[in-house]
Amino acid sequence: MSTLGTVGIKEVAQRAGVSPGTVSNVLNRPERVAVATRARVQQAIRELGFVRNGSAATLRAGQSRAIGLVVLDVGNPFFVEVARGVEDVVSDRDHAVILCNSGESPGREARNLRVLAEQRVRGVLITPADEDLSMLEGLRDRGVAVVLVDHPATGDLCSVSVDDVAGGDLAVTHLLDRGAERLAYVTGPLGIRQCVERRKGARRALRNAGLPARALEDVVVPEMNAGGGALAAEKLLAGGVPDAIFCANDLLALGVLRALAQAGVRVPDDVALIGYDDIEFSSAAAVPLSSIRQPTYQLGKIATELLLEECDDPSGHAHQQIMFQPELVVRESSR
Amino acid sequence: MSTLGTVGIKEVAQRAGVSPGTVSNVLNRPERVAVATRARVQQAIRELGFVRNGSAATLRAGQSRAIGLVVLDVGNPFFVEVARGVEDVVSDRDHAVILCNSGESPGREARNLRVLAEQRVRGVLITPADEDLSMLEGLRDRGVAVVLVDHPATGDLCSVSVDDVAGGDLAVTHLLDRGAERLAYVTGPLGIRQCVERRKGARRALRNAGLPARALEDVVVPEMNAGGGALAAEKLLAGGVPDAIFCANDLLALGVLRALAQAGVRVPDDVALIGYDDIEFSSAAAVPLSSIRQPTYQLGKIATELLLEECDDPSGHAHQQIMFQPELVVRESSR
DNA sequence: TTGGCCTGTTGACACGTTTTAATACAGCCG
DNA sequence: CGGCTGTATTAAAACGTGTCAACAGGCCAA
Repeated sequence: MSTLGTVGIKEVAQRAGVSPGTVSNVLNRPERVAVATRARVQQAIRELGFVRNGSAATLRAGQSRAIGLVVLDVGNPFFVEVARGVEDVVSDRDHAVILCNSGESPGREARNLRVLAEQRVRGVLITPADEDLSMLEGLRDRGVAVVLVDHPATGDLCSVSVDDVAGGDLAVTHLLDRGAERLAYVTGPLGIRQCVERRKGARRALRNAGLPARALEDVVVPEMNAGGGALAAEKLLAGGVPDAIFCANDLLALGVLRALAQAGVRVPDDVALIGYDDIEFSSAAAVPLSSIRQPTYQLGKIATELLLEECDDPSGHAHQQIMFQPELVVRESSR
Repeated sequence: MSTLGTVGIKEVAQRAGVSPGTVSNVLNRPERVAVATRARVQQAIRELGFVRNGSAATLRAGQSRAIGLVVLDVGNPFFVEVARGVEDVVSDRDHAVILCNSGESPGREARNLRVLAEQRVRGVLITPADEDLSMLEGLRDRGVAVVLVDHPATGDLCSVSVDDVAGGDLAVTHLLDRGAERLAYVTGPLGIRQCVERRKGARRALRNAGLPARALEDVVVPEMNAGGGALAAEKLLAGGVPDAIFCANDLLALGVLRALAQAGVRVPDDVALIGYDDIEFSSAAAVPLSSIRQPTYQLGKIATELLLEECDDPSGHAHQQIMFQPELVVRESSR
């Protein structure tokens, strides 16, 4: 039943009357061992409650059956959906996912990557916290496959992303169509690429409409969650509320929405509001939230397929940069 | 710079002019090695870009510096908040967390536990998917510390939980106070303990109010998310909408809320609604959601402290069962 | 000077598995 | 009967680190 200490491949071998090598074969290439022997070994495994020591296996094999996924914020449903796509692909190939949270901090990201490197993961899926990709290139040079998620690569890495400039354009063009003249852009730190790109798109929309760049005021907050949104709303209420607000993600928008409601500002009558990501909760918000939808699940799925492809054939692999187009979803908050 | 292949402790040792044992000491007990030597070794490590092979370290040490966290649903903000509590404690002690998702399925839970066992994690934090704890006791007998999260233990395991019976009572008592006479309980599979306990509390509240058990209709759906809530709402709309609805968690309640709104049923005028968990999105919902609040972050934090305590002193450790009390939060949906 | 102690360092082995080359054996054909 | 093929199994050599007993050398007290 439950032996204390450690029951290894040797004990199993002895019990089944075979050599350790055969037990290993049963575990890894069952087809190479005769049916009768195989059955005997499997029974011994069951009887002794043997579980293979993954560290030893990994050590010997030189690489593990795991991949790392480093996201900016596990609390953000966007990344949870990405993770779902990743896991669905990975578990089919019976690999494991080690999920890490960088919290948008390059320091924590670096720590996470070090752990993943120590674990000798086969590959890493990552949404980088800043533009410095040197550590990732270091990983790749060390033989760890890397795919950027929600971040376009420049050519020597694979990437799967969504056109954030187009998304920003889509959002602001919509707000302008609706008659807005004074706009605000609520965003996280401008070290985050998505924030910058979406702003770029927003400004492009402004230009196309013949409006000056100053028609769009930036409101930068340190964290891209509901708390950050509330903070941004405070700032806006203090400085005079604009016609329309574009938030760099839905969590910010939900925070803004709640804070505005508490202050008696009506959405969309007094101010139009649009978010980004189209997370599930947006449609159930106090005022259903307009948003920019991204193929989130697909992002995780495709990225993982690319990663595993690179793992399986590291030499004959051409890096690909895949970019999806986002989609405008109009709801009550900007009607 | 970036050597291909593998740079190990030996190369570092050679470069620094010391023995491999000394390098290992620098890594694990820096205080035992002279400052000058230590500096030389650390420089060699930097120059060669050495990263320690975690598998080898784990193999030799017999256990890793990681703990496993198995939750019912990573998509549920409740568990995300628990995970945050876990990670905050764990990263202070520079351990790592391996986050696994059972999706409420005992099968996936078993697979996850097997992977964790193979990885030789020091301990496991788990919200079990069913009442069969035999596999967990097996783990514990094998020397892996186990703490139950959001699930009370019977005595031979540690656990940190919240009084779900009290929570169910709180919710339904509130609905009854508000004048409800025909109630519905929207819940996930009754294999899940939380669902059963909360119903038990709900029925207790009914009894205390002198009402028959049939005043509370069970609506069971397969998944405890917004989709499940929508499904439940369909059933309710078909069978006649009650006065008040108690949902086993907030995701269900949000799903119910949205579906009712689409069908033209007003909350709280036509029907009162209350959820469970008090996730962040509940207060920002179309109709701000009443809910039962739990000390979610604390749950993760305390559970992890218990776990690490058990890891550090396995023999002189007395198992504890800690139970928190939940709290009623009244918002618009049941006013 | 000798003996003892403390601090730093070393060398060799062990951890549990995978893998490879070698071995045993049966069956088949010439 | 001998050589050959193919299958099933084995023995032994790694993989990269941690540990621990042993050892070197400097210092102080006797």
